[in-house]
Amino acid sequence: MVERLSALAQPTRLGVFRMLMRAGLNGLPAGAIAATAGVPGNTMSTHLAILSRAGLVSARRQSRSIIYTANLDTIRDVLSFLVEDCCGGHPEICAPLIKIADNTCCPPQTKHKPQPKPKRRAT
Amino acid sequence: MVERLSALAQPTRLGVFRMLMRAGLNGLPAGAIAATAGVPGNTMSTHLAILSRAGLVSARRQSRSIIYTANLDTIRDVLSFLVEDCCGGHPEICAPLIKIADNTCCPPQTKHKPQPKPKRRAT
DNA sequence: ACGTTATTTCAATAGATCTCGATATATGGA
DNA sequence: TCCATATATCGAGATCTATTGAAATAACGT
Repeated sequence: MVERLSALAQPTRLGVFRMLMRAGLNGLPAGAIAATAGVPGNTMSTHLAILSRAGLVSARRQSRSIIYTANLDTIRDVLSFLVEDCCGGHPEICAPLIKIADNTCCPPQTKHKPQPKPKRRAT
Repeated sequence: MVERLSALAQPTRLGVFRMLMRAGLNGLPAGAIAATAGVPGNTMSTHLAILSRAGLVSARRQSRSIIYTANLDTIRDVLSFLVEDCCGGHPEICAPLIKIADNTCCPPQTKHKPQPKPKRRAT
C-alpha cells in the first residue's frame, strides 16, 4: 500500500494517473502520455514502470505502442484502505466521505468538475 | 495534493493516519501514538509534523499532551481528487468505486445515515 | 523557583528518489 | 536484411527523505 501511495506521490506520476483515469478503458500510448506531460520519453517510461509495478496501471502492446490504462480495482483498494474502520460506531462522522462517489466520481448528469468556490474576494 | 500523498506514502505515517482514523474525534496524544507505533518520540514528532503540514491531521494541546486527530475533510478531498472525472460519460465503469463508502467506511450492519439516499439505480 | 513530564526543534548522517544522456530492445515496412 | 519508430533499461549526479542524539520549549505540581 505504501508502494501504491508512493507511486502517486510525485507530480508527474499523479498527473499521468489522473490522465489515465479520464482516458478510461481505451487508455493512452506511452508516447502520447510523455508528450502531454512534457517529459522525455525515457523519463516517462521510468514513471510508468513505477505506476505499473504498483499495480495502479496496466500496459498492453498494440503494434509499436504500449497502451497504458488506469487500474480501477487497485485505486478502489487504496481508497478503501484509507477510510477503513473510520467510523468506529459513529457513521454520521463519515458522512462527508460517503458523498465522494456520487458527487465526484460519477456526478449526476450534467455536473462535472467541482467548481472552485469563491471563498475570498479577488484583489 | 502531492504533499498529502507523500505524507501518507511512508509506513509509519500511514499507520498513524489509520490509527487516528479509527480513533475518531477523540484523537490520540503524541506519546501514545509513538508508543503504539514503537518509534522514538522525536521521530514520531517529525512524522506528525509532516501529517499536520499536509493537513491530514490536526493538533490541539490538552494539558501537557498534544492530541492529534485525523482530518476527514482533507482525506475526502484526496479521495475525490484521485477519482475525479474517472467515468468520462460511462458511470458503469466506476461502479466498484461507488461502493467504497458504504461497504468499507460505514459497513451496513452499523449503518444509520442522517438522510436516505434516493439516488441512482444500484445493481 | 525547581524538577518532572510531554513534545518539539536542531543538526548530521545514511539512504532513497528523480532526471536524463546513452544504449538496448521490439515492431513494422521496404 | 536494413531502417525508422516506439519504448525500455542502464548509469551517474543532484536532490530529497528518514532517523535519531542532543538541546529547547511548554505545562504542571510543589
